[in-house]
Amino acid sequence: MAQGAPNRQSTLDEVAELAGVSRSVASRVLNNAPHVSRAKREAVERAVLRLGYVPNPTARALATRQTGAAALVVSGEDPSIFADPFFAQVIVGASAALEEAELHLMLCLAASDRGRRRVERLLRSKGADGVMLMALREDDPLARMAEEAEIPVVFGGRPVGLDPRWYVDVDNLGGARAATEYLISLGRTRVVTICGRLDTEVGRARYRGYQDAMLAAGLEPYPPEAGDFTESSGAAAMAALSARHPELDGVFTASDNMGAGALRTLRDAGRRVPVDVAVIGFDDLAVARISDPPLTTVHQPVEGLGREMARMLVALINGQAPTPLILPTRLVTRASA
Amino acid sequence: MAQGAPNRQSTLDEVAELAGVSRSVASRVLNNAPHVSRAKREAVERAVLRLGYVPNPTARALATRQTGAAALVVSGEDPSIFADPFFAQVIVGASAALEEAELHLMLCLAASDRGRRRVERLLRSKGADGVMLMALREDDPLARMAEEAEIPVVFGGRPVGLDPRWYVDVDNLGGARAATEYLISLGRTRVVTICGRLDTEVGRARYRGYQDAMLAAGLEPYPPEAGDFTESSGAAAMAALSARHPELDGVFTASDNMGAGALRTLRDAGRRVPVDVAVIGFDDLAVARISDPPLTTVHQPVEGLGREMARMLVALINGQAPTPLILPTRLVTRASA
DNA sequence: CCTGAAACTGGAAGCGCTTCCAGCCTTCCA
DNA sequence: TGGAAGGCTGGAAGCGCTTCCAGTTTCAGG
Repeated sequence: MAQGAPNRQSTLDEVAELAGVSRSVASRVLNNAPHVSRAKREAVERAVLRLGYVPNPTARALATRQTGAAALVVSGEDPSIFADPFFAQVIVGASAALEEAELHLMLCLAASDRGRRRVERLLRSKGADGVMLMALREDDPLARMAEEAEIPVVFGGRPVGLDPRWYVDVDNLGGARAATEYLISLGRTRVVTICGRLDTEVGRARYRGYQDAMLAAGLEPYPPEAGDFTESSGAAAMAALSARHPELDGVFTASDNMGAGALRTLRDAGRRVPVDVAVIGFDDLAVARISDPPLTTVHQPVEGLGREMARMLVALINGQAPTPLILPTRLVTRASA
Repeated sequence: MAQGAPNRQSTLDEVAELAGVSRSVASRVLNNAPHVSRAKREAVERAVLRLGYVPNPTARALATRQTGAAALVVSGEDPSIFADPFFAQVIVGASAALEEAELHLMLCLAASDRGRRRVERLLRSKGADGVMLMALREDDPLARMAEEAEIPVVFGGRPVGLDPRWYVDVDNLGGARAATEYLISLGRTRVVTICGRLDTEVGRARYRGYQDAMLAAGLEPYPPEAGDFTESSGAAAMAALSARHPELDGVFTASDNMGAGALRTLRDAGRRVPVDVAVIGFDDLAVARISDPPLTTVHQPVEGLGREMARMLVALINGQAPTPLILPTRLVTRASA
């Protein structure tokens, strides 16, 4: 028999009855609240064990007006943008931080219109205690919804044209500048860039960093050649750049995936890396270590991004007033530059 | 002014009052239930719009005993196992399928003991309408919990030593066999394998497939050299194998990451791929396309895995009785073999 | 032994929504 | 025109838990 396996969920009432106390006392015991005598506390604990009681989170949520969950919303046209390992790492960080606060993680991939409507519902119905919002593009309707939401919202990266109250970002500008400076310090003077989508703040900031470094060194920045952060877009952009600027001797790409694509194109064209062309990526994902040659890149604390977003959200939920955060990046030198 | 932004959430009672009907009628309208006259239905809809009313999901959950959420649980010692893009793709598939059923996705990374306890709680407290369980290792306590759970559980891949009632798996055995057969058909006779962890069913099945193909071709299978599916473990295993079996001319690796690692080791050792050694991976992740040379590999429908798990779960939640599913794999030939 | 404060206790009122059910009102046919 | 059938309606009873509050008990201090 042991602890009888109740086929029906037992309730707090049953626990209270078995323990010979009122429901209020039982509730207080479960919540570690004061004003319970030692004897009754133990009686309740025994009953809980005996019944295999587990509180019903929904009922608790209704009574406390706290759902016990936080949502991570990833916005974007193409759902497979999310398959990027980048997000997986963000999730790992966020998940760990939320676990510490005993919050569940809900994941919303707002790709379709339908998905976006669900997110709106979530925000307005308080279906979660707070929301982390990522990858907002220019004019993303989600941004407005978030501003109007009555629950805490933390942005991951700053959306273009908005200046959110709470966000965690990565020092994209500084990282891009450092990468470009490094290329220049290597003696490269004809440094181009494959930047990310210019309708994202990430894309813009990384291009600005490149510009800054070029100008500071007295070099003329090349116009942006944009990709969408994917390998194939990087390969295509590299081909275009090679055709347009055959003299180039350095490339800063705004993502490792694009960097890998660039490497592929250069290899296919018979240009040696780093001898003929030095290449630097951004992100420091696994692909940077695997590519041939391994990619010099700007490391960003991706897991840290998720963790800090979650922590900031938890702070907000607890009524504190955290300040925005910009996480540092750092150059990791490998063989490609 | 437009649709007044109520600073307090409006309730169904308020909607009913404004529409001049009872709460029951209002509820029926919101749920598209019958027995509501056209006039009242419209009155309620007007009131909803006017108040900007959004139903409270928690209250609804309590009343219907349905949470409106499904959980995806990923088990494993190391939380970063999850950073594998594999899971990201599973999530994309699952998310899409759940969206169709209007279910939210909860993500649980059960790495720590604490995480595992939370999952147990989730299962026992019916904190979700159903659960998808992935990456269970031998003797994973989660497996037992799942069997005892009173909510629908779908396994992603079959856990070692268990024969779950509902699961979606990939044809690992067939894929591995096809890969090995292909190497043999290329004239390779000294084919080794870098298999995955042998305490996972995936690892075992892929090794078995290799064995089958070797035996069927009258060749003696080499003993398993195990990695943990990561790039570095693949590199290490390749080094060990090269030392032990310098005669080898073909390698089947149980993951693309390990395949990439093997390529790296071979390159560093000056062995040409595919001339000296042909290499085949498994998974068909992005890395297989990016590696040099691009990796011939066994494609598995990762997103499909997530999608089908979610569909099966939805079917179970709806009281249907789906049958287990084994998704096909297919060889994708590239330059490495 | 009395008094007031402090510590407990349990009744009861919610949290916001669904759903059963009894009664009402149409509608339509004989 | 009467009456049965059936569509509508709203009252009320939950769903399982938290929490306020008033009442009771306990106990140190006088």
